[in-house]
Amino acid sequence: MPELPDVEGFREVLDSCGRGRRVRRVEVRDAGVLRGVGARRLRREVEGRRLGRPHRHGKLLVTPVGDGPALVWHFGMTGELVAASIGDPLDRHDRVVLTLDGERQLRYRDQRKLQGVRLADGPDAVEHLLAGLGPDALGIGRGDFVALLAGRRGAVKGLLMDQSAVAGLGNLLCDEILWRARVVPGRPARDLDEAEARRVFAAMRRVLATSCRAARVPPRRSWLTGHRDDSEPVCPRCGTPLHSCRINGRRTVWCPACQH
DNA sequence: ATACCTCCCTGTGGGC
DNA sequence: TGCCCACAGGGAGGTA
Repeated sequence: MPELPDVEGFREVLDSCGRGRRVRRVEVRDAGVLRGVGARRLRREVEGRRLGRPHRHGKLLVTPVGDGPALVWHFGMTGELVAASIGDPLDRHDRVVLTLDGERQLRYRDQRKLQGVRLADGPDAVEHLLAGLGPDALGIGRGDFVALLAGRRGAVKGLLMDQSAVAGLGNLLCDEILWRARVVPGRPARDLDEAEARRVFAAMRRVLATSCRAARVPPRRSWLTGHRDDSEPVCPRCGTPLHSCRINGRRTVWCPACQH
């Protein structure tokens, strides 16, 4: 599920439900989602402290805890952050539950446990975790973006998916962006001319803006991604049967008629 | 630099 | 019905 827009939604959940509140209790229901920290240390470092203002970079979400450490959340393919009340029934995939002041809970829910929750000791450790990521997809400027494309030989979709190049775009967003920009996902990035590169950038901005409003890539029938699970998918723009292939191991869908 | 493979997990849907 | 496999909106690590 989670790409940048979903994580932005989780950031808002943390901001509205958690910020400024004290963590009364940390319940680790499945330690399999903890990365580089054990349940005991997590409880010791987090319980009794207040949650700070959450910050998102790409698909990573960082929550300062008190004046020292920070919780760093990554949601993999199936993770989410859910606001709940203390009496709400638990979901079987609720892996970590923070109980806050006022009977509120924040629940890290994740079926597949492909990623997880980290505890950074302080700002330097947060920086270290973010160091491998490129600029956030919502923050990068057009000039930098066009230059990024010009420097890469590989498929343009592969570049967009590469979190160390630009952070936050996932498989669905990339297909949607390239369809809007009318660019074939397998084109070498550096083969795009200036106008095409600018179209990709503009499409990225628009797709992200709309998706962030919905806190997800919306399943609209007017979007390419609203059709990818159809048994015989056709382009919502021109009706041509869609093609699909694999790029960097990910299923890739595009329209052979309106993307070039 | 880049592409491909495997692995990490769980669940679902299709084919037999 | 059960079994087996492929596949999935994530990423890391190793290899050629």
